[in-house]
Amino acid sequence: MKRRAVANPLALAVLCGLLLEPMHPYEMGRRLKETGKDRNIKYNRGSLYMVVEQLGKAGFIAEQETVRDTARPERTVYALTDSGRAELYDWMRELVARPEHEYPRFGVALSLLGVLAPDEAAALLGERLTALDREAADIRADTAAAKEQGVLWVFLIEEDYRLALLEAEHRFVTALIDSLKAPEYARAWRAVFEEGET
Amino acid sequence: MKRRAVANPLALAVLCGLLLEPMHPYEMGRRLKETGKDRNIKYNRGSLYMVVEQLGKAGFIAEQETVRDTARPERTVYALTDSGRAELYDWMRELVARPEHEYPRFGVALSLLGVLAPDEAAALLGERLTALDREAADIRADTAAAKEQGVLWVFLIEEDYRLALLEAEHRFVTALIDSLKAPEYARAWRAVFEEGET
DNA sequence: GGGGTCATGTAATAGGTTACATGATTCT
DNA sequence: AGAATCATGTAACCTATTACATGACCCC
Repeated sequence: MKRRAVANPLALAVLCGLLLEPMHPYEMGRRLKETGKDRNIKYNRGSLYMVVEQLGKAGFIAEQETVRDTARPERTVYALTDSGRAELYDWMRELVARPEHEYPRFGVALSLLGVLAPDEAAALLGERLTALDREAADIRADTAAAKEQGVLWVFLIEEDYRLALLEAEHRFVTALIDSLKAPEYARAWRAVFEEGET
Repeated sequence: MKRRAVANPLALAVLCGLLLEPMHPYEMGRRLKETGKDRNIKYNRGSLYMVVEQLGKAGFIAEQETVRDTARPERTVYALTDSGRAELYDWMRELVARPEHEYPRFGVALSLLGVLAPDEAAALLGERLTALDREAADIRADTAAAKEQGVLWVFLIEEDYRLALLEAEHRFVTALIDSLKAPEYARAWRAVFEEGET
């Protein structure tokens, strides 16, 4: 199966934006930040111009006109092509229906947790718990505020998802701390990692 | 706060590997795959040689000797330096104690879910559920097998973590499907996305 | 003894991030 | 008026991934 011509998620956001109406790159970026989608789609201007160029080459979007507003730099307005629209839907379908293997940072930490002494690991995980709490509180506050403003729930599910993951991680870490504190583990750990050292 | 000289998680795995004993890059890679750590730390040979070079430049590891085994290509054996050991612990501590903002693929999908018609979205999410089940089953089978072989639980927690996330996502998706099926949503969606089109 | 694949690296390319540049607008 | 910030893009630099290369061993 051949890869997508443009793989960066930011490109998907661009296609999605252009579904509504043609616009110039900077405007896409502005909306991304404005609607908070940049919390779930990594955004930076450099990459944006890059993917716009790539999308152009792939024929998914096309320059529509070049406006010179006097004053501002010349802005090129892009529009979605038919094949771009097709790509958008195809990509979305894949993203929704098929989980992809990912590499969360915490998974890395856990893979190598063995190198830390049990009590230190437990303490650090304690710190993580409070950080997780803070994050969750932030998300709850943000979405509550947005709901008050009348934003539809569909436009907030990403944050609900984040919350669900956060809560799951919280439970997991809590349990893990307990396991680490079991004295048999401390003994086993010392046996493995401090063989000749003490 | 200045970034780490080498940021790729693969580098952390290298430092960790060299903590046990000096070795040459290919060997590090072999062990990574062998111990299954490559499920949580993205591995490919090109990147490996890259990070080894970077780690060398940063002074975290040093060439120890160059063995010519006749036959095989010349292999360079690396060893951890003191500053490398320090970096390893510092990095691990940060990784464990501080959650980082991440961009899971499914979050992207959810951010843009609105573009899909409600019933199609629900159907696709149904597909995802079965995929999630399959993944979870695989992980359970793998860890059960490993435990039988006598692997310590600490070396399997990454997979437990994955499972926890997978289960949380499963619950989330299940609930989401229900919400999408509510007829008010279908009506609202059509109002927004098909204004003049029908 | 020719066709895989193991072991080991290097080099070419593509992708993404940071830094730089510049005119307009707004704040104090 | 000078400082900060917005609006907009380009270019330089790093990082990561793919492709290429090569000699051994292993299998029928």
